[in-house]
Amino acid sequence: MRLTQRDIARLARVSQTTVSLVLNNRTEASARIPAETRDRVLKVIRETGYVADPLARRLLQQRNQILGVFTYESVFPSASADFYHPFLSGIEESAEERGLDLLLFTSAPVTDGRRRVFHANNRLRLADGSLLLGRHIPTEELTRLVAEQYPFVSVGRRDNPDSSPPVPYVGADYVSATATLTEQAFELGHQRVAFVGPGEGAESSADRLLGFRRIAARGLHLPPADRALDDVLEELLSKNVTAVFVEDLADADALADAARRRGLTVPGDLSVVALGDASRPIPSDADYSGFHIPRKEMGRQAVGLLESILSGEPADPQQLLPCELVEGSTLAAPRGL
Amino acid sequence: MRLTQRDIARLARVSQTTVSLVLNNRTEASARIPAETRDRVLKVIRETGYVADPLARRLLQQRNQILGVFTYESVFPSASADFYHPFLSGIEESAEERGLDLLLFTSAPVTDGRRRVFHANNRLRLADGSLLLGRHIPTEELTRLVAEQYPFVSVGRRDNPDSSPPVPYVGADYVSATATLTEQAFELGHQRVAFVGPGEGAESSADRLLGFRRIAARGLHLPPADRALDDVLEELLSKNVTAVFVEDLADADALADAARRRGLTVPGDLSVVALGDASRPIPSDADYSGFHIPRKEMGRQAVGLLESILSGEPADPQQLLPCELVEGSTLAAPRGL
DNA sequence: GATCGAAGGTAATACGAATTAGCACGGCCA
DNA sequence: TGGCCGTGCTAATTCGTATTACCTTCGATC
Repeated sequence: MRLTQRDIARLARVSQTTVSLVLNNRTEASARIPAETRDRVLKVIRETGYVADPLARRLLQQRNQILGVFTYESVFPSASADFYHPFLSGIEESAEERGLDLLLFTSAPVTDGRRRVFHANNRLRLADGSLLLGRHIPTEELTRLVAEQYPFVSVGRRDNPDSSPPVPYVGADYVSATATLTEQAFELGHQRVAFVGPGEGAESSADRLLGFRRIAARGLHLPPADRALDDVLEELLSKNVTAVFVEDLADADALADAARRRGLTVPGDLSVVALGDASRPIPSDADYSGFHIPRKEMGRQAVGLLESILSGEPADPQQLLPCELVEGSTLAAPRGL
Repeated sequence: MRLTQRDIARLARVSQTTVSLVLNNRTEASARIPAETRDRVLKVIRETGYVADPLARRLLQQRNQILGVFTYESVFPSASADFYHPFLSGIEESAEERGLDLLLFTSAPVTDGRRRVFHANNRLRLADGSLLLGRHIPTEELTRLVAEQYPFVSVGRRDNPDSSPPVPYVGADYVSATATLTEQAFELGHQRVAFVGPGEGAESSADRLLGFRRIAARGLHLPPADRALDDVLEELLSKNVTAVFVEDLADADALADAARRRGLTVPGDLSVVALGDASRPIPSDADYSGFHIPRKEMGRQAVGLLESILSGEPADPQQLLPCELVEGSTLAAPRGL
């Protein structure tokens, strides 16, 4: 049988109110408990090992010291484990420092291949506020979250739904990072460059293409999803591309590997730039030129932003963190020069 | 402003009770709501997007559909990320299938270098029950959990505190796995074998040594913690050891590497057997003989056992899963044969 | 024409803690 | 000897939902 404050009160021969007052160290004028009574209550509490039911507290108070974590993909999948891990690592670190627990919404049902926040029995309110992770978050979910004024922060930039208040996020500045690398390629003498990646769908994909186009307005764009990377390579070579920018490091690695199997050298014949980290484990651990996503820091800052929102402190609700550029060894001047 | 059942009731011109009955699909004789009224209520619910506050429900009900996860080390540390991940992956999978959320107790304060479940404001009761992870769990914590009848399951075998009911766990059968491998070594002709690992402290360490001693009663035992692995290698060689069993794959790798640097071959001059997976990332990915810990399965089964306990179904509270033996290429007959 | 039962609800209460309002008592001052 | 204040508490209420116990109306039955 669970102990309640009433039980403690009975044992200490005081009222439930007194137990609550002692427990919360209320020493104001309105609640004067002499040391003797206080000690008696504390003694019973110690002896019984009583702890207040955190849920009953929340019913009356505002905060529960729980942050929700909602991932639009599995949190601990084997495949993308390495990719998601740093985000969670940052979130956990920050939560630990702030004395917050994390609630992973693993119960959200999967419909049409995606998880959904909103379903018949959504449990968002168990947490004070939530962090949202995932490549893509459906607009209607974002709209509704904003409309209901649920406190949340997205890890990763999100497009703003029309005519709604800004969606709070902590993202990475893919546009600048990609533009910088593209510029470097031109400065090295590359003339024909290509972008391999979806370039749309998720904001992160669109942003990279945007950064690429900002410098290489008429560079080639090849979405990789619908074809084998060998075919992609084929097309790159037939169009005399000398530097290719690949969204996913795993694809970059596969592409470089395909090139080498055809007797080409990287970066001699083809420079390969990785615009981010590997979404799946890759065999080699070559030192690719490109950038890293500040994943851990994004997690940390997202917790910070959510806390600001929850505590009502003013804070910029949309933050972009710089990506860490990696010099690497796969971007160099094209052979002809 | 949050919507409550009272608000819905007002809008649908019924009582709060009726809203609750409709919401919970109560169709028994004791609660007959005609379709007309039901529809009216459901319409309002749909239009307003109302969802019941999960916390208020729990106050009355027994279950909350939340499982706690308490790790005695960080959950997402960079260092042991790869080691813990599979456990969590299994836990998540199983929780998802069962419609449970996971609460990570990241708020537990660290005292004397360890996290503790029990502290002034312990939040265990937020969850229906909890899973405990970690190399070592202090006996007093286990004793108290059992004493308070808190529903929990340990991932990993735990020694039973004296005169207490059995500690529920899902562990791995390190004893058998280690014994089997030791036996294999003897059958291959090894005469002088050694065990490298603490062999005590954590149950997992003790079990491995136990399995080793079961076959090699007088084999050498070298705790690695207090010395460099080069020293350990030195001693192994001076005692003509031809097969070494290492608790941690990371140590096994380091040891094999040290051996090679001295011009020895593995397994020619020294067989190296890894009794488990790497607790930290290792540079090479050599194909070590030994076994894998069924980490993911342990996570899955732990959730299953906890569910059984929570629902009152009978189940063996102490379960050992077999380890997956790996033939590998680092255990072979000693050179002399 | 009183009784009964079913239909269609609702009022009241419980869950566990926090908060608000206020009560009883004693001492001090006028 | 009455009023006032400070001390040391406690009764009552609140949060949002689920449940239990009951109430009213109406038609059928005896």
